[in-house]
Amino acid sequence: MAQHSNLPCNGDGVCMVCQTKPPEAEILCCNTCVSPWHATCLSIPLETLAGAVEWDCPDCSSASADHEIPLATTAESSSSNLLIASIRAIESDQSLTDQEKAKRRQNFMSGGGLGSSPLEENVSNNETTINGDDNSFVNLLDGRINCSICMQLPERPITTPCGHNFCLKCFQKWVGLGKRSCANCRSEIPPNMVTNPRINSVLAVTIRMAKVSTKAPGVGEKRLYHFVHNQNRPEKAYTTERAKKAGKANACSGKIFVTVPPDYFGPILAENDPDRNQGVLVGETWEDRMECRQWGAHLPHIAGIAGQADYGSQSVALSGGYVDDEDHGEWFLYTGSGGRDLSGNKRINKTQSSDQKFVKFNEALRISCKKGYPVRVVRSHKEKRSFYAPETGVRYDGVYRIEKCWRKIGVHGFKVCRYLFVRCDNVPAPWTSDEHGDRPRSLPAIEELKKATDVTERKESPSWDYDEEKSCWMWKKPPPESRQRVNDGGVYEKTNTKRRTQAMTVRERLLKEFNCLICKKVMSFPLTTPCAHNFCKACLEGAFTGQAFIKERTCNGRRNLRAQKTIMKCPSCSIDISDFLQNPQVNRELMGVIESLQHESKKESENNDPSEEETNDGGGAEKKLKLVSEDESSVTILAS
DNA sequence: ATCGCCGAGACT
DNA sequence: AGTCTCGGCGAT
Repeated sequence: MAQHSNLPCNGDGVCMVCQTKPPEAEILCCNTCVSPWHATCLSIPLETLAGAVEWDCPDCSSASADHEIPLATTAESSSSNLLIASIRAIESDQSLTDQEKAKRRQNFMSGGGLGSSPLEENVSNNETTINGDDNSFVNLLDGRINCSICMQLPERPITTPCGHNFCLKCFQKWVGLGKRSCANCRSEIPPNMVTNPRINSVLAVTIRMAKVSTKAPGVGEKRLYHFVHNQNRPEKAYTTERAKKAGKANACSGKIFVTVPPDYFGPILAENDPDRNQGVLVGETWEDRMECRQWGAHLPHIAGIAGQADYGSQSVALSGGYVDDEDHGEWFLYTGSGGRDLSGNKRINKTQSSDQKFVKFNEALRISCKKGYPVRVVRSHKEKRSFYAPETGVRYDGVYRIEKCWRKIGVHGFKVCRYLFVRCDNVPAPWTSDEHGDRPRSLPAIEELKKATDVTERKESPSWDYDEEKSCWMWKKPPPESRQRVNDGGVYEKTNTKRRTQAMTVRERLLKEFNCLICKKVMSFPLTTPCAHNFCKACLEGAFTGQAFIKERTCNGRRNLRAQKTIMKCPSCSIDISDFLQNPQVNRELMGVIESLQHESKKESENNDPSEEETNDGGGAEKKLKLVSEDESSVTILAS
């Protein structure tokens, strides 16, 4: 921990430790990230550096497997070298436990091929080989929204109440030095932000989108990122005013953090986890089904099966709802859905009252069985009869394959659909001490199969299977293509949205991300709260007009009680932001970007054919519509 | 432990 | 638009 007092020189060449501009002779240049360091301020004895031809800075040498640090990696490093290097780095990292090493290795082994290594991803993110017109977006962001410490586009951006942006890593290093003032303007950093900085996800998604749009199309495989357009949703699930008061009853789902479409099969990889860049790890536990949903492991918040009858099932939950279930960890017997009387206001019912059939979700599971798709499995603490269920919450246990399905008479006397799930994940199960993931195993003897009817077994070779050569589970056939509609920039729009947006330009999409959570329009004078929610200055202040920061209290109109601070809850997450509201500072960098985007949009719409229609309700598009109608009216005038 | 609200979300 | 769903809460 003490080693974290190491900081490089900033963009102006000023050492961030001693705050002076060191002479040439005292500057060390990192071999890996080529960032300059002030040698005399390093906590490493200078003698050990003397004569060193190749020197790696503390960031690159001690944390070479740590993908969080934005490194300006040298362009000549080939991806395969990086891959080997990163695997070696994981293996040799003394600070990691075996379990952590396994988790890191998951990124290389999760069947998506080796190209999805986060390290490689990071490199490509930092490539600035920009050509073509579209790259002006990244340039636009690049020039403006930079981390005030490393002067790069922030990785995992956070925004201080004084309106300055940082990489999470840089910020943590900064406060780790005991600094309690903004590295940019010296304003005080609130204590809760020091201990618990929140990612400004609007910035994160925006930067990501800009980067994705920059990637040259047609070169190699086009990688699609599915951004669910849900930035207006809360970090934490809730819905109605009542739900906020009474707890999470009827909670709506909160924001979806991962970039996989709802019909995505298999493990959720680091590349689909823009906030953390680690993917959904085996053993990851969430508080409840709502939170589990937010990480994409299992989307339905009540139903146990996710899937489509004509397509397949992506995930199941073991929650103890069916007494017929039988859990043996690496394999289990699952019961289909339906056949229970859900009349009245019950959503679930313990006892069967009719036969189950292979329709709907049950059919979806049968398709996954026939095709040999990997099915994600989550276990809930509500499954009391299972030895393998977590103590609390909902846990992701990896992918399983459905080897067989059939029908039998359930314990309540009605027919139920049954499925044999067998684990086939490259990462060991949370309950094992195995170092390696699953190996193909012979099927268990199932007593009830003797009396089973409608038995279905897989005829074709499975889509997800074990590769002896690579010794890992992987897609042997291409995974089923997502049927979700994705527009040209990879933004996944919900299929049931009433109005489908026309092809939006990247600029317009970016503008839409900058919507105020109150007025839903593009922010003017944007503020970022310490809880990382973004509003127009006027909107946020307007929400608390007439409220004094200090409440005078009286008792029965006679005796004065001690004055009390007014609680002012963030309109998005209900955290008290009264301190922030005393002196909220506009995020000037963000405002600059928004204004430039709006300016560009305006220019573009003036140049474009006005007959093109837009249905987007962002501020930029609004202006455009206005311009369009003006043009049309002028045309009418000319015609008449 | 059980029961009754609440009115989400996806499939059909 | 109707139907179905291995939730979550507070009250009992």
